[in-house]
Amino acid sequence: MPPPPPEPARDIPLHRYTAALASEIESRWQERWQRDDAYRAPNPGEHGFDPAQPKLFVLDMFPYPSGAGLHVGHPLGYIATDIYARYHRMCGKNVLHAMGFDAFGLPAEQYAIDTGTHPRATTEKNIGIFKKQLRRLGLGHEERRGVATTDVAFYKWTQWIFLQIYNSWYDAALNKARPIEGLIADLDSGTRPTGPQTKPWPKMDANERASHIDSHRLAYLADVDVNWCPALGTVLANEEVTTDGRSERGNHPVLKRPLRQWMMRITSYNERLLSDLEGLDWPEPIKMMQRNWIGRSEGAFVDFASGTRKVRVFTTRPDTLFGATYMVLSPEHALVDALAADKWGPTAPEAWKGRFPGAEALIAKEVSPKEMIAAYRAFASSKTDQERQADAKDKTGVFIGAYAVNPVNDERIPIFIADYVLTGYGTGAIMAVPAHDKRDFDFAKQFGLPIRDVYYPNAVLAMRFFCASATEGERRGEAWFPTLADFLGVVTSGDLKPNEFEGALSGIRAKPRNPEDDMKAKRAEKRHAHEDVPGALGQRRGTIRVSWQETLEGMGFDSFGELCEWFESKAFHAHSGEAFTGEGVAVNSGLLDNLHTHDAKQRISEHLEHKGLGKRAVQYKLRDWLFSRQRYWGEPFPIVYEEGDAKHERPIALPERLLPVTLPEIDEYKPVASDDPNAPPQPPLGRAKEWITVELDLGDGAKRYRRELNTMPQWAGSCWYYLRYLDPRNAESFVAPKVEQYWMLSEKGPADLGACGPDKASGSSVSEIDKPSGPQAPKPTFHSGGVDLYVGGAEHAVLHLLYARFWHKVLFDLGHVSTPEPFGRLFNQGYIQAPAYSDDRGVYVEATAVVEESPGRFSFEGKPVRREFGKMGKSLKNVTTPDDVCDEYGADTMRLYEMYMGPLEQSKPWNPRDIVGVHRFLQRVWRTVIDEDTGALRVSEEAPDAETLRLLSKTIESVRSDFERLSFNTAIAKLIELNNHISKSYGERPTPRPLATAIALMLAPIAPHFAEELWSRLHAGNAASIIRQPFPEADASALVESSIELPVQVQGKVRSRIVVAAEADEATIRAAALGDEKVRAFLEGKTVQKVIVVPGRMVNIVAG
RNA sequence: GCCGGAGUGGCGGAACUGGCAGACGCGCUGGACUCAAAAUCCUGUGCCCGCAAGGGCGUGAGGGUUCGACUCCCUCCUCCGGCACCA
Repeated sequence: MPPPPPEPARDIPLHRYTAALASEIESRWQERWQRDDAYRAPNPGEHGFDPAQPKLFVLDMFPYPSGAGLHVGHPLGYIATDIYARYHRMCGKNVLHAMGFDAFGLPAEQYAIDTGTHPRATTEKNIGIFKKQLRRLGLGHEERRGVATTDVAFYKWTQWIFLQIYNSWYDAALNKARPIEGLIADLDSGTRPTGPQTKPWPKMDANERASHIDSHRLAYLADVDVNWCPALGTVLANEEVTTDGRSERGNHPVLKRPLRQWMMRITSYNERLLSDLEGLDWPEPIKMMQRNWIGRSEGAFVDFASGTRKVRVFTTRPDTLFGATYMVLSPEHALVDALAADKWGPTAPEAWKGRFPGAEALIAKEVSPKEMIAAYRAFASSKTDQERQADAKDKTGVFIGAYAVNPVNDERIPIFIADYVLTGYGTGAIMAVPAHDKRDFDFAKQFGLPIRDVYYPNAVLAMRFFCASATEGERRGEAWFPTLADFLGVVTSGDLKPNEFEGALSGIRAKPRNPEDDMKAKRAEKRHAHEDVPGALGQRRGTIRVSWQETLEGMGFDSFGELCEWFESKAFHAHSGEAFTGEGVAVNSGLLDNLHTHDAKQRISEHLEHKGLGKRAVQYKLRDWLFSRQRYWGEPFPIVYEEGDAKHERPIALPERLLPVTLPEIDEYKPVASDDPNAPPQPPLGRAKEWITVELDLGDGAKRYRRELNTMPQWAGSCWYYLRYLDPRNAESFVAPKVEQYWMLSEKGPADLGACGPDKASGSSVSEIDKPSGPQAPKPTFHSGGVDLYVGGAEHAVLHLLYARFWHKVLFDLGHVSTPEPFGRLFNQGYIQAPAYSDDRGVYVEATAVVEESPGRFSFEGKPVRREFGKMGKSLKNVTTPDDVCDEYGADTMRLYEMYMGPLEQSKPWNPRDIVGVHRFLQRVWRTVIDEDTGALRVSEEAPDAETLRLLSKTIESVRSDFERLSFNTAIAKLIELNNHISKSYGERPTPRPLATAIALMLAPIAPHFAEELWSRLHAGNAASIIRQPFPEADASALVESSIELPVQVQGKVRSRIVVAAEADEATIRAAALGDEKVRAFLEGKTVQKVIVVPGRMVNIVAG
């Protein structure tokens, strides 16, 4: 960024609102606000707390304090929440708005590895830079609540929450988490049996009991496949692995490896995480992403017998069971070895024996099924996830020499293993229905397996009926369509849409008989594409785009009769080209025949359950959460192990009194890397020799224990930081219940939540405190309480927001918080994009040094460069920092510009050229109030004229509603309009005081320093801060107009305008419209058929 | 492939529930001030025809519903985001 241009001071009026003046005003007020603790929001019990005052909790997604500092993209959301918070403060609310730091994490640790600087030093330095930058923007955060996740006093409570989770289990009967003591009590008293597969509780020894308990905990150790990077010596999150299966840092190979890791049983909550989304005021796309991530699907388990064993499959389409022609297990399925035959039977086709690279050679060597299985497993596990995805169409697998019996028709079907069946989902086994599943279809084609239709599209069935009963005349004549449509009506219970039929017909489209026909069909399609469709369907069900004749031609038939002949000749195959996965009518399915998909599902489920062959089931994609990392810069686990036998070790939770477990100092931060990929991980904490063992008395005498050496992932702190804002200094608990209830519970529904005004702001939130908690609490209508407004980027749509919801629900179940959801209203701000320029080698060049030669042509150091738009960042060399903008225009202009760029939720390009617009606006407002030459006030005590007052009231109304909706760009536009009107109306004359004060007040949330300065000057320096002045109210009486102008349309086009009395009745308006000269000219020679009068809106005259 | 979101002047965008398309800003045009420039102020600015009055066309494309469609419905195209063999 070039230095700001020197102010050409000599010709500019002395008291103009310039960057220099802005800077002076801004630092002066920032100091003053800090001195006065201007944003203090008292907690219950604190000085100044008023129980009658409504509360508002506004939250930003707190940042990771990176070394690069802020760029202009970061504060977008912060400015928005600041405006919202300031506005509501002016509406008399007790507003909590704070900013903390998500300060654990990899960059500081990586920097430590490279330089030896302690991550805490780096982190604290960066936090200092961030705080300074944020303060410079005038963000009204309450300082005392701004916590960092790395503060020992903070992560003590992160560890405490971990213990709460660890010491809990999920009681499926009550559908909530309970303390683990409850489980032990149930087992002791015998009210809860251990389960059919397990030893009874009284017969277990101490070890067995402990592991039985451990297997119920919400935090548990398990052997799981993780992304393990031997070179870095750590497991990596999926986001830290590149698309080609290497580490993002260092580009080292990453492999899947089973390791004993901490897990969180988030899957216990899948149903609640899913259904509680309904009550949240969140953007629909985010809800959708969470739904997809949780991935609920309804279906059934079905048991297939194979020899003496049963293989259970999961399917969402039990209604296609009659079409199952083979079965597939995942390569790792537990039953594969037991089921596999010693040799392939004589009837096993060669093609089944193995299809994967290297299989042919093995077949030639006549290896046994078991050898082939081993080879296939080796092949499958060597594939990265990316390769699997790339090969999705090319299916591989091996026939294991065994058969299973389809329980509904006793058919013998072959069993395969294939890696397109995943171990971790469902039962890791499927019944394959190639006719109605794309993947099964691909597999069947490649292995030469039978494909049996058990569903036909509705149209096909209609065709069957038709072919069976239509007369020769109907086939050949014009009347074919109505008859077919009637059949369709029967088949589809009458609600088939025309387009569905069109689609259905194209679904059975025959392969063109020869290329020439295909061309003919295409030409026909083009020729007729825009013609309206005559005929029965057009009249009966609306109009469709392509005529039936064309549909026929498109399928390669000249007439309907020809289609019938073809259909009857059995050349037709529903799956000629692909699997039919849509809904339709069952065929070839015995008891399901002629049922529609929905009914068939119902019927088969009842049948299976009745016969004991299967049962309805629900599956989820959501997996338990891998919760440990081999890193230094994270929260240590409050967990120790007994010294000694490492194989059977069980974790021991530290009691609360031993918290916090502080991070030890170590001399080197690097994890211990290893060339042996099978070596156990050596987390950096292992270097703290003094720390890794500890002598403790946990109730059975002093003993030495080994500490857990893993640390928690970065998500841990962000799962609950918002709760610590409420009560940041509390040493007794993570948040005092009274305080938590005050800030998190909302008595009001969603409609009232954002509302602000004297009539709506009454009523107390504290009366709510006695509300019962627990899952039995009254069902939320829409708003489930929690944070009133949470603003952040959509990149956290699933991970952070899902993890935080999970922790919150656990805390809720255990009675530590009073709302089932943490964030009642969520808003996603867009990204700020910026042009980035690359030269002919594709290397990015410094964007600030690029010049625009001519529109659309850019050059850097004389050479042409290419422009694109991307997320602002170091790598694209297109960063602008807020400090640059503050230097050049001031923080208020910066705030105003970011809000004026466009809708908050939209991504938009950073365009510095536009900043002058809002800067000029502030200059004009300044001139409305202050004389640029003398610096004196230029306001008068005279009353504003009626028209200006009306505009003022209108502006107040819309600005208020715009603020509520976070529509700041339009709010600013209204304010510009108002100011333009004032300067036009009053010109050189001084501005009436009410207008000046109103505009200052309305600007206060957006441009706080600027508004405070005007406010102060308007009151000769004797005013209390504008921060808590009441926001202007619209004057209803000023809004009344005596006459209004209405547009008059003829045939829907505006032709004239009429002025009528505001309260004019319809007849008067009608007469005025018809009498209008211009209207009469347009009605010349026509008769008026209809006059539509929309009172207060417009008039439309229909004439013909 | 599946699921979302979005396409409006030269540019960013407005029109909130089907009722005056283009608010507001940038840019550009012309003018005032100035020796001149900058800054500031005023004027105009969707496209086409027209000296003008006026007219025609216009919200990604095509159709539909309606007295009336940026807004609702259908088909298609383009861009962005998410998921990706989840049975």
